[in-house]
Amino acid sequence: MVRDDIQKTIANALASAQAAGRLPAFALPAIEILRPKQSEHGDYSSNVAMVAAAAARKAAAETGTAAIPPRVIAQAIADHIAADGPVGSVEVAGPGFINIRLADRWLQQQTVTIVQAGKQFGNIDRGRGQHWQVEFVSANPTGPIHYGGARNAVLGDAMANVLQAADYDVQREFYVNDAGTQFQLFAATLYARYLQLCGRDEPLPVDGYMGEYLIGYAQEVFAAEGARFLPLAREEAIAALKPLGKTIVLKALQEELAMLGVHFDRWFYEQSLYDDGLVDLVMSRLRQQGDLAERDGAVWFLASNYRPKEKDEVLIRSTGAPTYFASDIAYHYEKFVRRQFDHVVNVWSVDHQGHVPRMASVMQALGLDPSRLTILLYSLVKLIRDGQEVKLSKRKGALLSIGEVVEEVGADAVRFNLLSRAPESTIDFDLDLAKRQTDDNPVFYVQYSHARICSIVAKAAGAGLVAAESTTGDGQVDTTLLTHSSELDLIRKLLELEEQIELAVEKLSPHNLTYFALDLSRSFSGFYRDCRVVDEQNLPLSNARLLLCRAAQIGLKKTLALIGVSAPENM
RNA sequence: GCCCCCGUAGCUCAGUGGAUAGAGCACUGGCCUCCGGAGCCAGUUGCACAGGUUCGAGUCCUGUCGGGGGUACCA
Repeated sequence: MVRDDIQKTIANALASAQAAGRLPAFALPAIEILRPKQSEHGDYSSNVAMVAAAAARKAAAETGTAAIPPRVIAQAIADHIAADGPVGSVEVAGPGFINIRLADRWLQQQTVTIVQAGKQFGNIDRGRGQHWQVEFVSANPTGPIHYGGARNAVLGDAMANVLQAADYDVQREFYVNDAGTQFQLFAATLYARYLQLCGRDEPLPVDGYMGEYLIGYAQEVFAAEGARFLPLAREEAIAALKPLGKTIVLKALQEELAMLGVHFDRWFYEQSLYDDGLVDLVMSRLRQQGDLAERDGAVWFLASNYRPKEKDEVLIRSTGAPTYFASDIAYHYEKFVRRQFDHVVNVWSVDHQGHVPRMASVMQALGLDPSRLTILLYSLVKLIRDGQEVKLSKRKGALLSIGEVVEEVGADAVRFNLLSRAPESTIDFDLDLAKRQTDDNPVFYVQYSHARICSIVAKAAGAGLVAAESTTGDGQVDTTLLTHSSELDLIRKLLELEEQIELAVEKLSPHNLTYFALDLSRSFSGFYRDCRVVDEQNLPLSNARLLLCRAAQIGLKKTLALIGVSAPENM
């Protein structure tokens, strides 16, 4: 990464300035590299001199020598930086910033590097192949996912994309809660709908799922199995319906998520934790460790053993039925001990926040480093329609599902919109606005830019005026002709992609990439405005500019791919 | 009550402790002999409040006010 090279350059310069006697020997501070907001301050900037000055001032006070001003330190370091490779020029400015500008020649050459990298462009090696899991959505398998779940889906999916681009070996997992109360209720409701379908007068369970989609599910059951559940006793029938119902609902979930472009590597069943004895295994382990206690006829996990302020939690109800939390402990044991993930990211909505600190206790109880588990919390999406908040309740059937919203607004707009906010920020999503202003949505601006680049590339190739794809990037194109500030700015912007990916990984949020996509599109617009690409009077320049178009195309497509938005060639 | 998150432009939101705080939408005024006008250029308006830490605070700490969430033998 360019920034890392700049950092090394400055570290080396500081060391040589000390070796040359220009600066006294003081402990090397951490070298921070900043991106200045003003372009007059260069491409990269370091505050190392100001930090070092503070340290040197303390040392000077102790030894009674004179303090060195930050600007003097900065100048000494700057004098030991050679304009070479990416470094074009160095200057000291303001209170003691060292500002570095990238070399035009080096920037020009990057167009070739980008085109050669192709789909790999922007990738970084931060993860070094670490085995990571992103577990997300994990909605109850009881019907369509309400719209809030779309934020979970796109967040987890984009995060997995970004991690893969940063050289993490990522598995996407959906945890299917097929062992709990809600799934039992679902099956009971399905049974009632099935009976109704068969002409019986059967009420829906009191807390059952009222949505009419269950009628459709019952019809599917009947179509496949006929009336064979009718003679069975109620409990027997519900148990027999569970696997069928699960198949139907999971298929529906997959189809709905596919509408958003979200796919999973694995669907993990909660029930399997019981079937494989993992729940029993962790329960006996916790019991041996003294982490369990019986109170009021229930079995509790003593989270307070690990975190004094933490509340204890019920694992086995007084009815004898285990809670969700019991299998959740087994699940994390399975993830870390059995499957040996280096790191797991769970994407949860903020209403599960109370559960977060308890998971840290669980990790400790299992003898695992809690820092290997990250809970990515996102705030709720408030839907607005006709100026009113749309209230959702899955059980009552008053549901606006992901599928319905995607049909209404479009997958690309939904993804871009939901991904352009930081996870902790609540989103007011106005459906009417999103529909009415479809053409003004930022996502279309970005896609339009991409389509326009494709159009130019096609026109150039079709006209036969400029070098074909096969001859670009192998030294036949004179990139030094790219001297216009709009050309160089576009290259600069493209080169930011690596840093944007790193930032998204560090923050575990890809929202910066939506802003980068807009930035990049804007940079291309500037280039498009100022620099004509196809010009038969000047083939060498046309060749160079076409190469830059290809680089921009690659960069924009890659950015869109990371956030899961399509990059159309025409619109 | 206690815990977590948020408070930045008219609206919706960005903003790794750095130098002159940004974008989209909305609004106003310009730009079609020229590779896609779903575009381009220009203009207007802002860090909830009060202390503190720091060479430097929208960003960190404390408090106040306002909004959301959590605080179940639900998941």
